[in-house]
Amino acid sequence: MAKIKAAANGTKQDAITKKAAALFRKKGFKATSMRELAENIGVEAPSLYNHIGSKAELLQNICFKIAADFTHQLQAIEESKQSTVQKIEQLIRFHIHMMLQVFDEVFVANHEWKHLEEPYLGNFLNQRKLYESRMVMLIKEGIKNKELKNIHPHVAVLTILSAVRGLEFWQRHKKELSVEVLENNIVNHLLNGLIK
Amino acid sequence: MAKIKAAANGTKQDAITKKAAALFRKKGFKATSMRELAENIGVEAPSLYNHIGSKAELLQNICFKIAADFTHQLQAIEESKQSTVQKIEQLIRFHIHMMLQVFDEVFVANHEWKHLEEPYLGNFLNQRKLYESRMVMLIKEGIKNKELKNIHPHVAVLTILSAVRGLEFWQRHKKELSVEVLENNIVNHLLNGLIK
DNA sequence: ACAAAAAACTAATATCCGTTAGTTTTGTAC
DNA sequence: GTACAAAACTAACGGATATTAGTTTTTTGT
Repeated sequence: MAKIKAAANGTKQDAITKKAAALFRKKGFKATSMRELAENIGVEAPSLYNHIGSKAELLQNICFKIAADFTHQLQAIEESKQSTVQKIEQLIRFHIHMMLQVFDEVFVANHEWKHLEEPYLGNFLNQRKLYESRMVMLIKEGIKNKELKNIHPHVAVLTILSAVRGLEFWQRHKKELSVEVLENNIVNHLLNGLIK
Repeated sequence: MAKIKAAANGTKQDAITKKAAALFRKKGFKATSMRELAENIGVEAPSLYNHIGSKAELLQNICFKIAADFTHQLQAIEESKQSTVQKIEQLIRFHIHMMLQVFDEVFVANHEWKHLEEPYLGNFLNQRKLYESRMVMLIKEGIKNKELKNIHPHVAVLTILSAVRGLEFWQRHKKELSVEVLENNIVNHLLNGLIK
């Protein structure tokens, strides 16, 4: 009866994936049923399969799209001509922007990846590991440059990556202060703990 | 056939809850079946119900036990005679210790609480909110004292709480460096971003 | 050794899950 | 307006889920 309405620019599959991300984020992948997703869109569950392959595929698309976005941005930053501190700052700001602009998708990639099936699970974890190690190299470069204190690079990376996730909790308090204040506070907090 | 063996000090319910925490952490609450939990213990699923009330109750016990531990420790720190910076440092170190010593339970309380049912869900979220606001007061106290920079207190709290969760990822690299180095790196990173 | 209590077992129930098959309705192009 | 394609629908399947009921085995206390 009710047709699935595709967003102005995007296929119907995109519209379903977007709604799936919102539900997977709020309730978790396993706790979200296809019937529930369908109801949220205004359609019966089997109708979804005219547009998508499977529930598992929805999760794959969400996770790998986000992983690609982060990887491409890291690539661009690595190749840019800036001081190491500036590179790290720019990367932190990118993480914050992603959290604010595609919150549901980033959240799902961060928390629901464990429900990916092989070979996607292994592939995803490899990408994560590679991303982390490229960040570690960035920190090491900063220490060598004497731009950064002699901290443990891997610990610093994990601290930064986790701290930025704090924005998950911030969704509740969004209206309390501007994005700029929020972003600058986090960047300063994390960078001041690193810089010499 | 196989009996559930209680740990040296603790009931059989405790043994089941401990194993449940490990599985809930690794696979998620919804993705962990009672049959799987039973198999892991070496017993048939219905036998579990001689010792526990329900699957939901297991999650409740895990979440509220951890919440109580954190609340009690915060209480003790608040009442102690120390500088504000020392209080914050001690609290960060407590979070790190909890992550290292009861990792499964803390992880579940952090990530699987959304599967609590009312009224437990509301109760749990209230406790979290209260905990956060008491940490905010601690930071405000430090700013008033001029021990801390004029940062945004709530942002600082969420940054700290999230950063400490970075230890979740650290479980994989545990043997690479000592707990002391790890702990001191994190504490310094977070405190140096705050202190004047 | 024997009675009582604890805790295991098997069998079964109702419910929910993702997905498929088959059919009907809706939208599109000439 | 009529044919074709897209996308909705209903009905249903096989399998997994938490949990209950009822029974048997094991442990405990004397």
